[in-house]
Amino acid sequence: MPAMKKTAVRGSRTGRPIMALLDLLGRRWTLRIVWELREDRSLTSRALRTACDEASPTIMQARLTELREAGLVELEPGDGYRLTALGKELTENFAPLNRFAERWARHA
Amino acid sequence: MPAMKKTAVRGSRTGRPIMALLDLLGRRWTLRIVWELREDRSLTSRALRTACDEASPTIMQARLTELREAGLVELEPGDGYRLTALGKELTENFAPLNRFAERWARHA
DNA sequence: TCCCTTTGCTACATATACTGTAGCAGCACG
DNA sequence: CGTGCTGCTACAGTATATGTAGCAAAGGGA
Repeated sequence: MPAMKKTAVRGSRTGRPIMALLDLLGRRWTLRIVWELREDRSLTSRALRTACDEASPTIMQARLTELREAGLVELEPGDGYRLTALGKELTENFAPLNRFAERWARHA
Repeated sequence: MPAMKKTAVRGSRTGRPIMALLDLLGRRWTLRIVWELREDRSLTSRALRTACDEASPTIMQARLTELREAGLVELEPGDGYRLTALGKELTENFAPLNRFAERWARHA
């Protein structure tokens, strides 16, 4: 039996939901994408790439697929990507995070 | 003038504080480390590695250094790593996130 | 003293994730 | 037809993470 790769372990860290969520959000651009779609914004894949400092389409599509499978983001044809109800719930947790960021910027 | 590398851009995304924070937290293991140190836990570097699925020491040290420079984590010699007051403030934003994770696990 | 253990931390080769550029098919507008 | 969008993909190159090993320093016996 071949040893399971670490990457697989990373994906199967589904024990505690918070771990799976942290795992998902702790990937490059994921938090940023969710942030850019806050407040009912809907952006096309290209507009989203532009908003995210011209991130490469490869990883952008990968993240969008992950977020869609996670039920946080959906694609409305002819409109663009936007948050699902569940995704909006997530961004509600970001409001305090934003306020914290302001305080954090004034260092410590 | 040589084109500035993307990595440099990523690091200099300091315009809006939330972007810098999202950039910091959106790196592998960063969210996880902060999570493991919640509720006044203090863990040695090795205990922290164990808690984080035996993450490699290389990246663990890199993340801990970043978090220390960000003023979110500190090292108490003879005790281990722990959150600063600012870091604890951050985890307060995680409590609702944890509750959200539970709902999210029951899918959508 | 010497040995053993643990601390934070580092080297380095390998594996994986991401970037940057190019380009695809599908659809709408004219 | 052509032009310009859309979502999405290929692929070579580069940045980043992994896994194993090991360092010096500090502490605790014996």
